[in-house]
Amino acid sequence: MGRKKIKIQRLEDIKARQTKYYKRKTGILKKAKELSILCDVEVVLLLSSPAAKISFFFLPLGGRIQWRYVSIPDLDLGIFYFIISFFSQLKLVFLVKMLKKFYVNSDPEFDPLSMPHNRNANTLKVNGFLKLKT
Amino acid sequence: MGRKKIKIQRLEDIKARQTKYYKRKTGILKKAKELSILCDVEVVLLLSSPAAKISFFFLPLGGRIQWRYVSIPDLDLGIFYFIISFFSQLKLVFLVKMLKKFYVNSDPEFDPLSMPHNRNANTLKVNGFLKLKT
DNA sequence: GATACTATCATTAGCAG
DNA sequence: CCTGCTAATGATAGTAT
Repeated sequence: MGRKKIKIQRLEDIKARQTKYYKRKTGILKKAKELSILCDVEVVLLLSSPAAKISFFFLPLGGRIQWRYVSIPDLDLGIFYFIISFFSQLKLVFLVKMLKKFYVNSDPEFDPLSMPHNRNANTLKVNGFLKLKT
Repeated sequence: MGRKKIKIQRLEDIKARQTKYYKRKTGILKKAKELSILCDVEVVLLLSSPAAKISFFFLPLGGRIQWRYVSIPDLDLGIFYFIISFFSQLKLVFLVKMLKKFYVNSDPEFDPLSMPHNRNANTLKVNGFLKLKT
């Protein structure tokens, strides 16, 4: 698919990994959207990036995502989660532990409890929400 | 990418949707695997199928998935979930409500509590696990 | 950290089984 | 429900910015 055929193996050069990541992320997102539309299928794609940042892609949202923030003793305090009415039969729930011990929120405006109002994003970039405590 | 250019819109014919789904699912899975390997990135891909069945794809598993079954009052009883050590900073937790009220397990051998032993599948087909009560 | 260009390789539309 | 074939469209490697 390019000037040369490449071998599918980990790219050792960091910049090369990043660059390839951006390109292929675009490609796979397009594929996911097309699959979703053509086949009337729900797709959830979660990607980490080579820079250890996090991007979540939910397709198609269609207003089905609900955000909640709760405390669940069994699983540690401070759980930020998404509830997606995924498929008609199942509730699929995504939980993201905030791991407050290790992370601080880098965005002073960030408020998990306010997230329920954010209904329109079909790409949630978690990048920047969390930063490692130093 | 085929004999003709197609418009990206919902295919009305069910069989056409299914057929296209199988082909493109294969393609996007390959893309996901390649992205994962090339860029040293973790990818989670969740797909429903046009037949309303469920396929979960976790890439790369690498033994990081843990299965657990718990009861969480806040979220209803009977939660089957996967804990994935996703990214180095976050714990990403997937919860699948079993919705016991509406579903029975169609597989007499199915035991959520025994799932922790199943570590090797990199494709979990939930198809068949659940069936609507009639 | 992300995008643009284009030769080249990869995926897949249509059809069949 | 899923796979194989092949012409034709689509994604992207290498490079630069």
